[in-house]
Amino acid sequence: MTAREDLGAQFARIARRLVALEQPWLEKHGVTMWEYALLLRLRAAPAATQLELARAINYDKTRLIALLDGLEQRGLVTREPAAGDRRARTVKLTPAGRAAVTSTQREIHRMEDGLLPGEKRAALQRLLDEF
Amino acid sequence: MTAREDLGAQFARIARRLVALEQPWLEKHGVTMWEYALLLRLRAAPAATQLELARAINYDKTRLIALLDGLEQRGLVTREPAAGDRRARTVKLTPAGRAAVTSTQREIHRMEDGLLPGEKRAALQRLLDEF
DNA sequence: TATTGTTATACTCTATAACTATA
DNA sequence: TATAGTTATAGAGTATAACAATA
Repeated sequence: MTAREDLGAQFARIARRLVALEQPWLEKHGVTMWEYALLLRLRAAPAATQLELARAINYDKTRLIALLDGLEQRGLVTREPAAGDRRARTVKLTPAGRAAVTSTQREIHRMEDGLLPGEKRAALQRLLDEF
Repeated sequence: MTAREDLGAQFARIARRLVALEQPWLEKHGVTMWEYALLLRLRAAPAATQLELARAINYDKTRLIALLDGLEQRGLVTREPAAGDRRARTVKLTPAGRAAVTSTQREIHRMEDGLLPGEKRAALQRLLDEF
């Protein structure tokens, strides 16, 4: 019998490898992993508040400020005063932001398709959705 | 069609969750994740040099010192002058170290078995071994 | 009194450089 | 000249505390 590897270790090892493979594409498009995660989340839906956005991507609200500052300066997201609450600010993707995240993801998906056949990948992801 | 999640993000998310589930058991046994990874590696085989050990668990050689200091003080590992090279030191598990890693892993495996049936887990791990 | 966004601060983790003793 | 172990230092990443504006 071969030694049973811990699930956490196995998943972490594979995740590290996949993230490393994504890295060159993120760099090519000039975004960090956290920025990419944030843009992906905003593409799904605008964030009513920054706090909600921070929670959604599992990021610290105080670190989110600098992240948003950078993305806003580069014209990828906008911060607007929220409708009902003057303390809060809605965060939205700009057209440029939407284009950036979409083209980045397209290349990352292409990279993944080179790793394993599309059918196998889809089956694996369906299986992992149970978690 | 549902949005296709990036593989890296999916694996990282699951890995984070699994590591969080391991955490209470590691704390109960008084070891950090890195210490646990190191002990697991030593149980498989003693390390001829500290450098080899650092590389094996993907850890920085300069940080390894403090990790080994702690484990040695607690009597879980030993550092002995290497046979052929007076610069190097072999690192071995003590009986206490072996007992610690084994009992820790037993509980972690039990936790995993509560997550999903043994057969499914084994099948999943065989599938992931392709990576 | 609590919450949103923000800044400042402290802390942890990780990487780099340099030293010593050997080879 | 290069390598194993080590120490000190710097840097990135992360968490904590506190503040102003608003609820």
